[in-house]
Amino acid sequence: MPTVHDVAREAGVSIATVSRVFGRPEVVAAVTRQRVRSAAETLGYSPNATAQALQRGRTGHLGLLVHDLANPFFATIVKAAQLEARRHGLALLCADYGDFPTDELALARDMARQVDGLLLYSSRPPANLAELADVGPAVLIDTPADGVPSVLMSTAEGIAQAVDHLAALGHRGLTYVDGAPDTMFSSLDRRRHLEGACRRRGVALTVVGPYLPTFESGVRAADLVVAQEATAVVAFSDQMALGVLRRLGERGVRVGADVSVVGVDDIWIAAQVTPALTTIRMPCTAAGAAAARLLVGRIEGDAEATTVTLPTELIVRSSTGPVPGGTR
Amino acid sequence: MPTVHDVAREAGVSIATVSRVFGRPEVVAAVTRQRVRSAAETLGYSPNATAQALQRGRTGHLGLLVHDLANPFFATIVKAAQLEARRHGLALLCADYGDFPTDELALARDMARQVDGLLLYSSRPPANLAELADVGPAVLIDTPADGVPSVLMSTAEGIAQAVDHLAALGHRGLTYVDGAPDTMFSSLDRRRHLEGACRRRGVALTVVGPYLPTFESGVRAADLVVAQEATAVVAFSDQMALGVLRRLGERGVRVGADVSVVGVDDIWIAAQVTPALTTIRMPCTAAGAAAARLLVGRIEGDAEATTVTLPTELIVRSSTGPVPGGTR
DNA sequence: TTGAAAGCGATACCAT
DNA sequence: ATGGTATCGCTTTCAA
Repeated sequence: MPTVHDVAREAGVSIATVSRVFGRPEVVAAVTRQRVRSAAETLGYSPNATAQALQRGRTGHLGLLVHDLANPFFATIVKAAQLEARRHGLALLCADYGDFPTDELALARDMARQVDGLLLYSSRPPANLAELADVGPAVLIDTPADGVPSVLMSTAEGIAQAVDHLAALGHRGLTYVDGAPDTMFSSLDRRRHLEGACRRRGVALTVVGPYLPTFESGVRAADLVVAQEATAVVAFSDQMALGVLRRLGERGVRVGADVSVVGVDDIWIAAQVTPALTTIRMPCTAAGAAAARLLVGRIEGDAEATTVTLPTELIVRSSTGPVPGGTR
Repeated sequence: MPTVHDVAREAGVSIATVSRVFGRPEVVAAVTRQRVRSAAETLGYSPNATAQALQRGRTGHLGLLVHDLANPFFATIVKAAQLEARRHGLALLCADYGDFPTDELALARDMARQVDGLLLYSSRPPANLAELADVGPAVLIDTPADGVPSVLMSTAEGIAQAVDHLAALGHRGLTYVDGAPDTMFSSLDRRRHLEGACRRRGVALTVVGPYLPTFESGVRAADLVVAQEATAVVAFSDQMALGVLRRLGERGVRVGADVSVVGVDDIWIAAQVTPALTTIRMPCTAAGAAAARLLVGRIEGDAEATTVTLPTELIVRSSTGPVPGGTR
C-alpha cells in the first residue's frame, strides 16, 4: 500500500501537501492539486484509516451490542443504526452476547477500546447499567439509566391502546403472557403499563410466566390460557403470540372469535399469518437511527444526557374481536 | 485516557517494559510485571487499539457486506461470522447496500480501508466479482469467482432431494417460482440444478418469474400456479413459499394435498406455519463461520483460493404430499 | 531483564 | 501556497 511519502515523491511535493489535497483541497493550488491527484491515482493511493484515526483521536467507528444479531427485532435495529452511522461517515462494529459465555460487560469494555462510542441494547437490570455505560460514550436502547442518554420505545401508548381496544370489544379480563425476567426494564415496563391500563378500564389482569420469549413458550402458554378460560391474551412478543395462535388453532379455539390475541413488535410475519396478528408496533428502525444520531451528538460534544422516547401504536388486525357471548 | 507513558512513569519503568507486560509478559521479571500491572490498574490503562493497529499493520477488524442486514437469512450469516471473528480476536464491521443508493463497489472500497479483510455476499453477476474482491483480502459467500476464495451453499443436493421427493410422491411436473434476476449466481445455480434434476426424473419443469423474493411475490405467483393446474411448486425462498401457501389457502387449495409446496432457506417460521413448510435448508450459520475462518486464514498468509462447499438438505414437512388422484 | 530510539502513516502547526 | 517537523500511542529491534 502506497503512503503519503510515495505520492509525495511521485508528485514532487511534500507529504504535507499530499495530506492537504485529501483533507482540505481548497488550500492547495489547482495545478499542484491536480499533480498530486494523478500521482495518487497511478499509485492507487488512499489514506490509511488507522493512521488517520490515531492522529485524529477518532476511530470513525461506532459499536453496537445486542442480545442476538439473528433475531429480527435486533437485526432491524442494527440495520437502522448502521445506515445512520454511515450517513455520518462512520462504520458500525456489531456484536451480540447471547451465545457468548463471557459477560456483557467484558464485551462492552473490549469494544469500547475500538470505537468512538457504544450503542447498547442491554439485558441487564437497570441498576447495573451505569457500570456498563461507564466504558465510554454510550447510548442505551430500550432501557433508561440516570445520566446516560437513551432511546426508549414507549410501550405506554401501545399498551393503553390495546387495553382500550379489548375493553371496547367487551373483554372484561385479559391474560398477559410474560416473556422476560422481571429484572429487565422492558419486562417491568410492560407489566406496569398493563396494570395501569387494566385498572383504568376495569379489566381484570392475570399474568402467566415469565417464559423465554419464544414461539414454543407461546405454545405452552396457550394451554394455560385455555384452562383459565381467558377471552383475551396479550403476549410479550409476536413470536410468543404466534405460538399462542398456533396452539389455540390446534385446540380448536377460534382466534379473533373465541379468544383475542395481541402481540408486541410487529415483525413482518405478523401481518401474514392467518388470522393476521393484532400487535403493538415497536419502532425499531426509528430507534436504531435515533440512537446512532444521539451517539454521534454525544461524541461531538453534546454533554446532555438526552432521552428520546418513541411512541408505539396498536395495529389492529384479525386476531382480536368481540368477546364471545358479549352483549352487543 | 492514560498511555504507556503514564503507566511507565507511575511504575518507574520505561514504556518498552509497559508494552511488554501487555504483549509478552513472560519476558518481564515477575516483580516488575507486578508493579506495572498495578500501576496500569490504578490508572485504568488499557492499550490503545488504534495505535496497536497502526504499529502492527493490522486493524483487527473484518468487514461484512450483505444486501440487507434485517433479512433473517443474512442476519444469520452476520451472527455466525461475528462469533467466529471474535473467536480469532477480531471484531466485525457490518454494512448493507440494499437501501443505499451508492454502488456496492464503492462501499466495499470504503470498507476495505478500515479492515484486514472482507466478507462479501454480493448480488453482482459473477463476471463483475473479481473487481469487487480486488479491494483487498476477501472471501465471497454464496457465489464463486476465479481466484477468490469462497463459501458456497450447494443447492444441488437439496434440489435433487426435493425433486426426488416430489417424484416419489407421484408428481409429474413442477412449477418453479423464481425470485432473483438471472444475473445472480444463486438464481442461475438453482435453475440449473432444478433443470438437471427434473430431466433426470422425467419431471416437467415450468418456470415463472423472476419476481422479487418477497412474500407478496409469492402471493401473486400462487394464482399463476393455480391457473397452470400445477401439482407441485418450488419457490426461490421460504418467504415466497409462504406467500404461495397463504394465497393457495385463500383460494381453497389444500396445500400438501391438492398442491405441494417447497421453499428454500428454512427460516424459523417455516416450521411453525400450518401446514409446516417443506424446505431446502441453507447452512447459513456454517457458511458465516466458514467464511470468517477462511478469511482469517487468508489474512494470515494462506495464499490458496480455497473454496468451501456446504451441502444443503431437504427438510420434509407437511406442505408436500402425494399427487392428487395419483395411482397409489 | 530493561531502556533508548526508530518507526507505523497521517495531520497540523509554524515557518518560509 | 508549500515544506519541515513534532506528534498521536504503541511495538520492536538493538544495546547495555
